[in-house]
Amino acid sequence: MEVRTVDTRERILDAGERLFMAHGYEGTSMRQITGEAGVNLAAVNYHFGSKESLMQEVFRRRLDWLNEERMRALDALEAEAAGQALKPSAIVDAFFGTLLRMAGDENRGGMTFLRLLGRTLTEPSEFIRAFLAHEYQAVMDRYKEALFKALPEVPKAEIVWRFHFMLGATSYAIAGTDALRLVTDWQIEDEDSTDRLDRLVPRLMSFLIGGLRAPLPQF
Amino acid sequence: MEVRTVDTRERILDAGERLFMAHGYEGTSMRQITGEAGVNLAAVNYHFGSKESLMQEVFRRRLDWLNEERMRALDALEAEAAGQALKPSAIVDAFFGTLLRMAGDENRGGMTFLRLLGRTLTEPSEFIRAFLAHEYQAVMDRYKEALFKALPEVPKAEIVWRFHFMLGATSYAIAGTDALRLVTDWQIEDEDSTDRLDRLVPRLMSFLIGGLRAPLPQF
DNA sequence: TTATGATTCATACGTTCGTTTTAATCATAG
DNA sequence: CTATGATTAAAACGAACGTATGAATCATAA
Repeated sequence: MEVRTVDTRERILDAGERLFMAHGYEGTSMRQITGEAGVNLAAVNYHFGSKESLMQEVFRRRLDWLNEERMRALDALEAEAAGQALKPSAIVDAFFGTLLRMAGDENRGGMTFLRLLGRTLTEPSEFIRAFLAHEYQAVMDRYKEALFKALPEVPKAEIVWRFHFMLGATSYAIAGTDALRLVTDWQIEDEDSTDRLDRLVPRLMSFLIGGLRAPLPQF
Repeated sequence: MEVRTVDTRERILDAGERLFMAHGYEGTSMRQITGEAGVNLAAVNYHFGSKESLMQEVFRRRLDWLNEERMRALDALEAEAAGQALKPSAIVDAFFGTLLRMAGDENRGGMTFLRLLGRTLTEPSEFIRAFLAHEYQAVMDRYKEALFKALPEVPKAEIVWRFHFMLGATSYAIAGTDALRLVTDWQIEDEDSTDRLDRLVPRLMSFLIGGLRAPLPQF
């Protein structure tokens, strides 16, 4: 209720977000979190109940808004189209562009949350995947349907696979500011980090749409 | 030297590979590994020295062969081309196709190792990324150069980014037999798992090449 | 057969983990 | 001011962690 409470909760969420991003769920201890947040060790269990619940709350805080925004973006597209078929690239932008534009919004977690999300999607922890699957269910179904309608000549199974591939490329693009050193050891040109982010969006979009619209494989 | 030793080492590597894949590095304990392998708890430290060294050996066992195979594939392409420019799709197949075809080879880790690899590339553990970066350095440089030559009209920075995107899409495609449930709750058609794997390769290849050859973004 | 080095085994070490408990402190309503 | 409920604090819990130790067991060479 009081100011202190909100502060403590928020400080824990911020520290958890940053540390889970940097070291993973299993690799981050309660003592690290409370230490970085500057709160007592017991505070996490008092405010969130458990480490697992904290992790879920870290995600919920950001995903609720993100997925609502994605729904609104699709609403807007469909209203604008007035019954006409949507452009696949517009759907891709509504889903992935909305996500990527979060990176520039520090109030919504910025790059830190995006990297956490990217890493978590491949992480093995069962409860996290179950939680994310549940959180994503509705928005996923909606976007799948939109792509089915936008690409009526493409088999649905292909669309689902390509959606999956797009998720992977995007996760890497976000999570892997470090993993990129696997591919390149030189800092790409002289781009600073905001430059890099501004350019990442169109770069990734071109790639995603190129993949989505690629000729179908013949088996 | 003796039969028992080789058996024990191999059993530990197999168990470690499977468990690291299923629960991650931090999420897997020495007792789980030795339990599943049916060996004594002390065996890991005796044969490998530490948990970290075991993890490295799990990867080295598979990556050494994979990256040599990738080098051979590129050698063959360049010999065949006899100085002519390589087709980008052939390079992509040499790199990613060679990887994906490991999935069908149980003697080389099969799906288990591929899923472990896919997950680890986004994992945060510092020592793993440092190790993988070192293991991959040479083959990465070689393939980058090949793509630069095959796509002389594309800026090098774009190629590096798109290589990165391709890595992400592939990792997900592999790691995410489970994560796929995020996208779809129905089993795709009636494909069994071998069918799914056979079809995954051309599906992913179409996507990757579509993305690689997509029109360049205009900033 | 015996000696030797490699391997396996049971066990314990010291640490760190997530969580719980109980008391102190705080802010606010009556 | 005092009572009350919420929050913070310090300390401890048992469990699980990775690792180390020293004795038992094994295979092999002399």
